[in-house]
Amino acid sequence: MSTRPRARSSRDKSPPLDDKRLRQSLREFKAEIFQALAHPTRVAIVELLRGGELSAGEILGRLEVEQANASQHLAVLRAKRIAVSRKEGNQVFYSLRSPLLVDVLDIMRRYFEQDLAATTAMLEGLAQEERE
Amino acid sequence: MSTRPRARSSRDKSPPLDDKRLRQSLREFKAEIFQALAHPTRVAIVELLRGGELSAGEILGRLEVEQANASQHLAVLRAKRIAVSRKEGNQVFYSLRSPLLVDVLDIMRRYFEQDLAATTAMLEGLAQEERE
DNA sequence: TGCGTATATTCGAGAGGTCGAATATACCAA
DNA sequence: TTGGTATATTCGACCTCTCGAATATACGCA
Repeated sequence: MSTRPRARSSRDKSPPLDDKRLRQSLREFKAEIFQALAHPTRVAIVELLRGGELSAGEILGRLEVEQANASQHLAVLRAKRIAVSRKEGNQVFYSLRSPLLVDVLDIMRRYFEQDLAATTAMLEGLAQEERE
Repeated sequence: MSTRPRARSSRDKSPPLDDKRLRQSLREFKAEIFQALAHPTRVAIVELLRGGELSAGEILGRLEVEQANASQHLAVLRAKRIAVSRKEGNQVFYSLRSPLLVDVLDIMRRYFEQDLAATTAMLEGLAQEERE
């Protein structure tokens, strides 16, 4: 029934798939996903896509960035397989590959709201920058 | 009852706290948290802390990195207020400020497991690097 | 006081991310 | 074809991150 990795043949020098390595791969995977989300524009794109598929043009229309820049950010999300693209005629439609990341964003919003101190500090920081 | 922001005084030129700006602040906040988690060592630290408070030394003992490096990563988590520190005598104890981020990590694990294709591709990639 | 242990900070080099400008590619329509 | 629209890629400047080495700080104890 189980598909867990079998013992490796003994000619592999340093066992590549023991528990330790697997946990490390998982951490690297998580870090990569976090990194892919670590930009406000990419967060915005994922939020736009939670409502369903959108064309690159529609996404671009709702972001206040250059076309090339939006395309670069879309490329990052594609590379990490957070979003997938589908071509239709002249256009490219993007959608999220998994609803799980939307859950993550929702948790992040709760996290944001939960920490009133951080929130006010941040907003005051923003207001301050504004004044300078 | 409500504590939602009052209208700003009219001498603020560009209204800093309208809906649009608030949503943007939220996206920036999310991106900052993601960025803070966007390194395998910091993911590892957060995972270590899910079991409860640990001293910097204990954390260092379980990570295979230099002392200075671990301390730098702890500083990142502190700066973004993901972890908080408490001094006791000679030592500094770290703990997570909110259990929500642990939920995020759990979702990420499911996300990882869910995508078998990505997983095997990644592990094969790892195995390949190993052979080279 | 001075020493040892625990932890943090600073520094500089290298790697990697971000941006807009320019350019390339792909598709459709005339 | 030619031209237009939609999207992606490349380039180079700039900025940020990450690391280890060295150093600094803080505390407890003799």
